Amino acid sequence: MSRATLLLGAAVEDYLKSIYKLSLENERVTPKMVAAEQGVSLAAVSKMVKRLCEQKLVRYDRGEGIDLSPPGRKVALEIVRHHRLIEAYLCEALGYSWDEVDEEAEKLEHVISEEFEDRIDRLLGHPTHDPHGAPIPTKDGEVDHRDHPALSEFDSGRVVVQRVNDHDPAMLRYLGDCGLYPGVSVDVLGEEPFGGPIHIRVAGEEISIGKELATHVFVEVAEEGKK
Amino acid sequence: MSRATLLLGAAVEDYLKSIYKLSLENERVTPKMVAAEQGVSLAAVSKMVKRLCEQKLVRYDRGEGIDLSPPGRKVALEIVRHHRLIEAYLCEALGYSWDEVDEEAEKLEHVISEEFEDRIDRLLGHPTHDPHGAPIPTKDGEVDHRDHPALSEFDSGRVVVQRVNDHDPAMLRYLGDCGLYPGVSVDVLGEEPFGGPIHIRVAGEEISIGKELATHVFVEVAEEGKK
DNA sequence: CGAATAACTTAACCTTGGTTAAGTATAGAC
DNA sequence: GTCTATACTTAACCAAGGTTAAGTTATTCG
Repeated sequence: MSRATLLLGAAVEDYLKSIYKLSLENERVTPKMVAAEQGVSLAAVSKMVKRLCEQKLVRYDRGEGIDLSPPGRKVALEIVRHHRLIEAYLCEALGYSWDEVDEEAEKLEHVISEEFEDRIDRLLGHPTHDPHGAPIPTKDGEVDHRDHPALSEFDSGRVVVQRVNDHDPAMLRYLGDCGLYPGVSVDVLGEEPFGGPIHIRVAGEEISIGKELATHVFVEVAEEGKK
Repeated sequence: MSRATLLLGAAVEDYLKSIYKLSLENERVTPKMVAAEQGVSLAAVSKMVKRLCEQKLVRYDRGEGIDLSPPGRKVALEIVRHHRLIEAYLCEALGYSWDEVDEEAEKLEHVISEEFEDRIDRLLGHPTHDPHGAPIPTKDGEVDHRDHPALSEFDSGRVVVQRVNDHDPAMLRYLGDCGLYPGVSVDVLGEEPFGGPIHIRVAGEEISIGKELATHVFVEVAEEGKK
């Protein structure tokens, strides 16, 4: 069984991963979205989706969109688990900064063995989240599905950063400069009108960040009790 | 430049690596040897060799055999460096045993970035040899080329294990049981006639190992001076 | 309703890396 | 010197994964 999944090409794994990700953000996943996500032509997606259907990894209907089948979802989650574990490992064990890990993990995720997966998992103490705050699926395919509101939706109060968008290294570097890491408390002080910047306090420092940037930072209202 | 090498498929890298390895053990590298090493048909090698010639990565002449060009050699050594660094890393940092590392390194060697290579190299303190005693090429393609005589060629005296053959995990486990790791001193006590076993002392224990096995353990005469 | 546009599919083609089967070269035996 | 086994090459094919170009569906606009 794990035999079969190992024979899947890296491309197949990437498609399934993209479909999984897109299905979290949209309730209909279209070929066009997959093409954009994967950076390939629509024709390539069309052909691949047909193959994935034949292998029963997805179901597809022009009305319904593309849906992962249970086995397809399992593969996707396995790859996501690899990806996020590797990201965590690269940061913690090899001193990578959080804007460098995605690219490396993108390649490693397809080739590591279960042995490798287990060893880094154990070494890290079974981490639950990657360096950007994304949940790491468990080996049996469970994953914490809460999604948090964006920082851009708050105009006052104290929140705690839960996750940041991880796909633009430059943005990650900037967020790092701002100290906006998962787990960090942020006081939202106010916001300028007409899409203006949001004023926040992070680690005692008052800074302003663009509304657009704030849509990429996901937070949770801070628990009461600590100043 | 590193651009170009990154675009090489994993298969191309594997062929170059095989040709490199074979060129150390034979002064003529034939398509047949490459086919055996890579586990593919002779036809596949024929075709690939033609392509490698077009890309100026090897030269080929039926009389001369296959030879790496300077750029081909550079790619080969880069992959060998990756392979051996990864093996060392897996042992030292992730607790792999030396019989497990080859398989994992075989896949990782093609996908790691220069960043990854540099980080593990630094973390290990710029190791010069992999866990089996094979030399790790430097970044600029230099490699320690001494080859050591096999243990099977000795029938008395004290030697130090330098390197062991790394391709059979079961043999590696057995060698591990015998304590025959690189760096270990061995007293050769004698050998039975007609290809019989060799009697040795390792770490105080007297054991006998088959002649065949002894051809896979490469040693150096021990320096005088320490009992 | 019909036409324009966006989304998708199909077809024809490319490259990489493999296969088997059939043909050619070459070296050694006689 | 020819015969034959071994080594090698070529040809025809396959599958994965991509491309562009040319249809086809569907939706939306007027």
